[in-house]
Amino acid sequence: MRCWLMKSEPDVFSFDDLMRAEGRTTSWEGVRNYRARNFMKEMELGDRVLYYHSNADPPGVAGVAEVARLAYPDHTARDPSSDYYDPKATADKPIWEMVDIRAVAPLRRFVSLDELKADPRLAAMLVVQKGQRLSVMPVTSEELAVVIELGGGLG
DNA sequence: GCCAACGTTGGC
DNA sequence: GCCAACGTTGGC
Repeated sequence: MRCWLMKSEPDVFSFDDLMRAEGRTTSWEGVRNYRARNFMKEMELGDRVLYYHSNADPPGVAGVAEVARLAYPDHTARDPSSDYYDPKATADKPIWEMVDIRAVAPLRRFVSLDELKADPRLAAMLVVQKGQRLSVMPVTSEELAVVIELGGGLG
């Protein structure tokens, strides 16, 4: 069992949106970065995910989710009307994949990026490192536990 | 296979 | 809206 951090712009799809979604579940379409895709392909059912709000004020972790479906082709890559359309994707070679994630619970308190940066136990976390723009990245189980602790536990 | 130009991400 | 840090693209 591994742990991950996944970024979403709350204006597009926030953790609250995930909590309100049918089955508290959504497909994570639109990843168009090979490293991020490869991380999704490594995910296993039940892996814990820190749900991070990017391009937000402030940015930070809003809640915890879990992997609810293993990686499968991202159909939006083959939809010309989609923002995520990629003409190189074909039925044989979909190129891009996605997982489904399901909300577990919100943090009692939102944990801002500033708080993540301030905790020495999280110094190695990729998300606090400058210039790290991956939308899907691994975290250790220890880091996940620290973030939950900073958030006052799960709500 | 190099690398300059360009596009995107995402904090500020 | 700015811009640094990357990733991708495409000419050569």
